[in-house]
Amino acid sequence: MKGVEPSINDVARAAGVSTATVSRALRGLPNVSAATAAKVTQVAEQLGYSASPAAVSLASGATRNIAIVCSQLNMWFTSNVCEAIVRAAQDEGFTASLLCLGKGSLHEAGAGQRRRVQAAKLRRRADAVIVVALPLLAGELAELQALNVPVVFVGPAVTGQACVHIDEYATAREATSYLLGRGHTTIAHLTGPADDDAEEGPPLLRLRGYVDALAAGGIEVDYELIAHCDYDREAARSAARDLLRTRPDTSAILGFSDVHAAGALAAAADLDLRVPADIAIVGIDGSELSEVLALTSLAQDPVLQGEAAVSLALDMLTGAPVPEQNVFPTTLIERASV
Amino acid sequence: MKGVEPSINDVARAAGVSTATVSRALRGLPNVSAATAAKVTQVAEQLGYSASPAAVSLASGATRNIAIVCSQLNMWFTSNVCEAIVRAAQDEGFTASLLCLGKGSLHEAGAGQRRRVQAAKLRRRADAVIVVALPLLAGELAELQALNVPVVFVGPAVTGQACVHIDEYATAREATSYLLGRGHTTIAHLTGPADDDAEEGPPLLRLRGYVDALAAGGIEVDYELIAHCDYDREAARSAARDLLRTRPDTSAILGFSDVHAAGALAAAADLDLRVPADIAIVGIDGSELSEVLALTSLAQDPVLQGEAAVSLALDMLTGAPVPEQNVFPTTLIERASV
DNA sequence: CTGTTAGCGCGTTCAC
DNA sequence: GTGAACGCGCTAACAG
Repeated sequence: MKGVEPSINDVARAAGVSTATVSRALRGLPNVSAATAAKVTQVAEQLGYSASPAAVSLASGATRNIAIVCSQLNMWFTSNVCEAIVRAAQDEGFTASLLCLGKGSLHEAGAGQRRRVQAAKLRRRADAVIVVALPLLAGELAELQALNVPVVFVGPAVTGQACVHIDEYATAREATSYLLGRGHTTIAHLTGPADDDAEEGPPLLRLRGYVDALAAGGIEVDYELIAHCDYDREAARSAARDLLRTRPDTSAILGFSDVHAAGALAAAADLDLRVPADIAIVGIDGSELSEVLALTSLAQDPVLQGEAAVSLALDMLTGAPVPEQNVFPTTLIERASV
Repeated sequence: MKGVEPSINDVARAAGVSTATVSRALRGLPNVSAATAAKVTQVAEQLGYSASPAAVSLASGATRNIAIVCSQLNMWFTSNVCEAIVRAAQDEGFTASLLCLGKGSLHEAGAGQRRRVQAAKLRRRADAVIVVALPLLAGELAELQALNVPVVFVGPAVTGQACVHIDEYATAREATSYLLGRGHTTIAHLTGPADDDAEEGPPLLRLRGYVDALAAGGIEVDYELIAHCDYDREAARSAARDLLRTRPDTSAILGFSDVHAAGALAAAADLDLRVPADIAIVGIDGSELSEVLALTSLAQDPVLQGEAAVSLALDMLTGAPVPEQNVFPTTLIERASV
């Protein structure tokens, strides 16, 4: 009912000790007698006291907050990673704040490029930053580093930085090999968006895996079989339709993601092709979409990756050395699309 | 390169004015001459100054942060609403922090009940709280109110509180009427989870709409046609399968959500029923799932709702009176499942 | 229109 | 083991 929050002074007064002692006791510092510690804790609880985050932050310099920077929340990988981060942060006594830089909803005009990472929006607001599924633009890395806080990347890897990701190359290669093993020889690849800046982003890495798998199977790359589109089912559908019309001899498609694969599936339906009889389709992610559509996919675990990112960030916060490349496995899940 | 952030004092010194003037100038307060304002702004920019959020918060009492409380981020409605909130908050100069109280990932043991809303986790951390798609447990509303900040609910409505939602009753009624209009008379309803506490939650309201639509069509409710399950496709599939086995005369199913409808679709496939020939299925949400599965659905717009929630919260912050019930429309999208 | 003076609520030296 | 004093960086009164 009272509109005023009890401060550390109130606790100190009620407990008959100084504010310094309250501070020490409540934070479990060693130099407090068990008796006073108990007393203070009890009084604090009774008063419903909790330290003002702002005051703590101002005095200590730490925010106990982890900032998440992502593109859009309404994508399978991102939402799952973010949720895992939020939960892990909570469990560690951290809050989590979110920044969405993606192209934005259809309601917004333009819908052009995404917003840039702005250091000012992050400065003194977080003890660590986790960048989720966001290929960096030129200069953004520098800006993030200027924050002087641990930065962890989930998804697109950044060389020289703490990263959590799957083995893009190996995953695509395995998927392609799998299709080769099933007898396919004309395998198309509906690859991902050209990362604005990152030359070594997932699309390129997966493309290499695809190419090398073909090579290992004695098949030369046919660039007509490589289409390229954004993270959008309709775009993928359209791209796949074009591809299948240009090259009706295509017998299998490897999608960059399940979304791409779903688009390919729709394209096949558009062209009255039967899956997998006329055309086999494989995706990457192992998302719900792949379950729903019975899509064979190489599954990754976003929750594990989100948790790992938090763990890395907190370790870095303590100054502990952490491995830069934290690679998580993918597993082939066979469903009806092959 | 410098590890030290410039403070308001540095700016004041460099600009040859007092800190108070800097504060006023940078916040655009009226009582500053245009000349000094310009000077201060210029110096601040040059120094790369930005106010310490903690200090601002401590001195002003406001956090310029909006706390979002949700269950899980990896659900269509929630993730879209949250993203919209985050974006709208950003645009208004607010940060957004997130709390996930849902049952948690499969990695966590137990996976029992969700965590409770804890006021302590929110106290002095946000100027407003937006609760997204989270039916409240007993006592939680009181705890939220004790925060003394605006609280807005998106999804499940709370009487007497600022809410953003669709007309649950009318939506379900329209969906049911639509099926009636298509000649169906044995219409089942795969309804939602029993909200732990909220008697008047979406499941019950939609159920009423369903019942009343039947009544208006001269059809008596058949409780055998009402199944009940959680927000989970597999659970829905299983429930729908049971229902269809018990009542093979069922000619249509209204799902509580697209997820429920997707489960029903899978169940139909399990039983070798053809959709829509043998059984028609309608969902609610108009999510991507409904697109992918060609599910007829009553679509709602989570982005609009998230934006509205922020707008409401900020209005309440200024003390402006706001309407309590903010109802958004749903629109029927006809696809192949009917 | 501007500067001065106090706090905001804590953590953190130091002395004791 | 404990307390007094100071400072974190800023806003809010109040003077002028």
